[in-house]
Amino acid sequence: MTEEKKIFRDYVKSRGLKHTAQRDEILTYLLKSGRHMSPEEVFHTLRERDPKLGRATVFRTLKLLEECRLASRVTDANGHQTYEGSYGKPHHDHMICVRCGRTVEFSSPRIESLQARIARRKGFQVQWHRHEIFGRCSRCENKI
Amino acid sequence: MTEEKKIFRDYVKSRGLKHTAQRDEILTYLLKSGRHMSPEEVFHTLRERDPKLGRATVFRTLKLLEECRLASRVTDANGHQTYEGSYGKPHHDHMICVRCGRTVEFSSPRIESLQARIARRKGFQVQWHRHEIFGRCSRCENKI
DNA sequence: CTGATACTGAGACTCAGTATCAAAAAGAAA
DNA sequence: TTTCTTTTTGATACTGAGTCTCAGTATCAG
Ligand SMILES: [Zn+2]
Ligand SMILES: [Zn+2]
Ligand SMILES: [Zn+2]
Ligand SMILES: [Zn+2]
Repeated sequence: MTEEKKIFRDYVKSRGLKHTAQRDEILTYLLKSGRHMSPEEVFHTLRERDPKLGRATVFRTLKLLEECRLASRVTDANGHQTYEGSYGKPHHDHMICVRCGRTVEFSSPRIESLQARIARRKGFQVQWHRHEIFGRCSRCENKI
Repeated sequence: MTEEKKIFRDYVKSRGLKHTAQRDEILTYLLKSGRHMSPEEVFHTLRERDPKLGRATVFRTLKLLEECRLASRVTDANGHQTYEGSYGKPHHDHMICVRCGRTVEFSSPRIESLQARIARRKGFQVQWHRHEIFGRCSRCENKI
């Protein structure tokens, strides 16, 4: 069992929740894919294997994975939610190609600290942030 | 006629579009309010005066205002779209209170230039960005 | 004025996400 | 293993934002 699965089981237990086959499937799929995926994409893929899987379960589970820091949420170019496995990954933000949808991750300690300073100065207690840059990736630069 | 209205008329004309009473009402309301407003809020308020106003017209017009830089779009804490009049306002980003919804504007030339540099380094052509910080504003710091 | 064209609004539709709730599964305890 | 409580599931209906369509209407250049 991977580290992530163990963390998930522990988290679930510690909150008095239950571990289920569906939750396991969803986590497994998210980890394996390594990409950003919409709940809808997860739902459709896994439903092929398990035709009884419910849409709501997928949404609920992804939210749960977010709570225990195994997944993180990114808003795509159309304003829709997307999840990526985030265990062991340090914080990062995204550049998102408006043509092909590809995301490029970036992280900048300097931006992060400027951000924190600005918030502090305005008396704002930061809970989370979203820093997304939209445009064209290098591959799509000259395409229609 | 305000500067903004003139710009709008010119833009509309230059694109071979037409100026209409509805578009004028919507722009007027956005300018007057000075806040961030959801399309739905604009729709409901203006519909009281003009019960025949259509929801689609509001969405279409706000999009048009965005195109000609008279309005800009901000995603709120729930992922919904919001517009603010932006003529003559330099670029800025937002800190959004998750409790009361209040937004505090900030701008940081240093963050902007770091951002641009990162994008350049990754061969990314920036079209726009979204930098939103969520948390509690100073007034809501100690409330439930 | 007139005609070409863009615009409007009613309403149907789409799509992401949520609420409900009875039936099923988990897991603790015996 | 069996029982019992609690959580989870999934079918389904629903919500709410936003889009599409299209027939009727308004705009504006000529
Ligand atoms: Zn960041
Ligand atoms: Zn691309
Ligand atoms: Zn900015
Ligand atoms: Zn507040």
